[in-house]
Amino acid sequence: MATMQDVAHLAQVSVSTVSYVLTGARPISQATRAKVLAAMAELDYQPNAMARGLASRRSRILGLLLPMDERGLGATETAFVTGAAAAASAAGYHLVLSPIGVGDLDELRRLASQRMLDGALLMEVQLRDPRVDVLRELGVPLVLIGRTADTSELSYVDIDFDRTVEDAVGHLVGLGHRRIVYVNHSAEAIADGYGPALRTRDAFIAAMAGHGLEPLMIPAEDSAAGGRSALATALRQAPDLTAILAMNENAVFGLLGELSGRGRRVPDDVSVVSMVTSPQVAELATPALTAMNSPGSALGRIAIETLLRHVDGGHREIHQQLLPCALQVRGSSGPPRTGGGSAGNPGAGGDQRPTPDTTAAHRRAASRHRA
Amino acid sequence: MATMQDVAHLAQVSVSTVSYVLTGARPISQATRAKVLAAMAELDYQPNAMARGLASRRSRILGLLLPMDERGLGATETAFVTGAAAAASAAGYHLVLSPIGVGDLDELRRLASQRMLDGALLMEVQLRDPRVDVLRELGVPLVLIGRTADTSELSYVDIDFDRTVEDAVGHLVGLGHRRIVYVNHSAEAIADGYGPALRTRDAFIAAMAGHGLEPLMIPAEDSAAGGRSALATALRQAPDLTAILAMNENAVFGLLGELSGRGRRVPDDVSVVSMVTSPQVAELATPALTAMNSPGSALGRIAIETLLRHVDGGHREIHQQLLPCALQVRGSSGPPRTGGGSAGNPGAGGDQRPTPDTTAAHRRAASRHRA
DNA sequence: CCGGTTAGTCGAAGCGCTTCGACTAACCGG
DNA sequence: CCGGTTAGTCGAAGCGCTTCGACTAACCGG
Repeated sequence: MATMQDVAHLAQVSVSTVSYVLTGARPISQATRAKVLAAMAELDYQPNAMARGLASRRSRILGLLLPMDERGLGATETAFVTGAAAAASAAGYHLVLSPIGVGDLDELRRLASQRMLDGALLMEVQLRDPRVDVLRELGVPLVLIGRTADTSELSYVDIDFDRTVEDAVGHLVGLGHRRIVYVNHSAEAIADGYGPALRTRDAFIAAMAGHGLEPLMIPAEDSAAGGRSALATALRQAPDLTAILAMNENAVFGLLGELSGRGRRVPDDVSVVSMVTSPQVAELATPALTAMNSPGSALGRIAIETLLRHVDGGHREIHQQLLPCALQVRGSSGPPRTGGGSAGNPGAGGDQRPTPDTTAAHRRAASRHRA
Repeated sequence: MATMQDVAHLAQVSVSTVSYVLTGARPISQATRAKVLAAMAELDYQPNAMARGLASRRSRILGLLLPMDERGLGATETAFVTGAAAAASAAGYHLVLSPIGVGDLDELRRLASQRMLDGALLMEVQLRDPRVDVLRELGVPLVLIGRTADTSELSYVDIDFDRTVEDAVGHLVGLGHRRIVYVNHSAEAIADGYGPALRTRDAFIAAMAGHGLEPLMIPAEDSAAGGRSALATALRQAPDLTAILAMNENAVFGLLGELSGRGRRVPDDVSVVSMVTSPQVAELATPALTAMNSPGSALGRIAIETLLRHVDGGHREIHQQLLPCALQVRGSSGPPRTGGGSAGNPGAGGDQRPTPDTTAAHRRAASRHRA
């Protein structure tokens, strides 16, 4: 492995000159630069990251703190990550993903105080996120993807939940729906102060009020089972519902299955709109989900660019930006059957009907018959 | 930020003694060790990762090369990742994920020749994977999660596809199925030499032959739409099919939707078994999928332990291991309605059948009682 | 024509560790 | 009792870069 020494010898210049060619810290003549670059190419030289890091006190590594639970990464998060990685790479930085959540503070403290990170991007931010305190205390620049409760002095990029919910509700109201239920994240997430859950809750209440409608929100566990029981609750509390707005990518599948199981067709009996959803996931469902498209890679890119401004430039020039999700209408939303009235009684003519539009319809066929 | 100098002063020993306490490279007396540790604690000392890396020519960073396409990371891959991260952290290493696929060779070359990686784990391995060549050339130890075609001199941990397919087919044959279709990854993946696609294809052919049955394989795009059209193809080529074995986590959802759309019930008319699937995903479907459980975090942990043996110890002691996926029966598989015959007309009396032997049984309690 | 900038280059110091050789004191077998 | 190990510690060199101060030569305005 060639060192900068070797390059300097071959190019017949000093080591510092080679360094200046690389960093641009001082001007170098065209002729010298050419000699040095030729030598580098000939030796297939690559600077040693550790030596550079030690001397410059910059690792050129950015951390993406990405809690991973057993559910995996959705297409939405993945798009953030790839957008961020591409932007970092383009700027000559390495982006490393660390599966560090609010529970792994020690690992974070290690990473940061070992000076391994020039900056960090935080995902899955809580309203009170201790990772922020750790990083600040250790002087590591950071940018949130999401928002804490107190965002003063913090840069963030987040989804514009207010507008996204407003647009989603607007879509449904425009179709003629009046009785709309919002299936949010879990009660636990709400209690824990998970931002998206709280912000969408408030936005939903506001949006419904704006249309003179009464809001009903049901929390749901982030699983198919959670979606099923949320639907049961929803139908109990609002038997006349004609539309559901759902936050939770996993729950929405259970929700669709349960709707089908109860003989409610989508979108004929009940319209379903999914929030912050990637096209790939929306297409998984049958029928494909009308959804609020997540901003995807742009969010990651903007976050990295903001972070690099903090790392390179002076600190204080905070950047706070919200990106909306665009409505994409697919098969799961349509006008209510009766003008805002109740859904047809379940069980009537369940199996003569044309194919149900859900994967799960067959399961409950029996119960339906006898109901 | 305290340095090793500061610790040495405070403990009244030399810098090298502090270093030996940390690395264990030479014996240190109990008394001295205690003094040093106390000084470290008092100063909240953390070794500088860059300095340590430069001096020891070891970054203590392991790379997990994890191509990310727009589909995101499934629960299965996520379990690998978290298993690997935990094992690395326990050994005092940092695991960094880099979204580097076979197309990002330049980024990989940069990372490796900058001496940033002590070793690498490769995911989504192709039969001919150029990342292997790059890493070998640069002398970076590596372990595959998956397998290339030529595995001589290579350590790997992979799923035992032969046995997994054999068990899955065995389950279906045991239930009485004779006409079983295998829905594989896409034709493109097969043409590209994607290992899991080829190995399961061959294993399926062998397993069916072992039962004296004729194998039929249909490739499917990795999407709901791909699953739908695969089902159409399957029914055209084998109208009498009673069971489907599916490789592709996304396609399986489209497949279920299309089955339902065509009035075929699962599992009454058609049994569905999903390969290499996490419980979380299996539960998303309605009915929950009988699946071959992916080995999850164990695979990641074993891979890291193997890699660390290469990094720490001498090179040559290759480790090759296959882990099977255990069958987990849920609601999507059951005996064929008529003994291996054609699927009955959809819609007829699905509720008299006995309960399938599955974890999801309770969900059908209602039907059972009335049977 | 001359003093003050500026462009361009060099050498040395230093980033914060690890590791090597050397030294001392204690220990131990014959 | 004595030469050879071993445990324990130190100081210095060195890992491969960046950065600072210094120097030279070219340039430039009055």
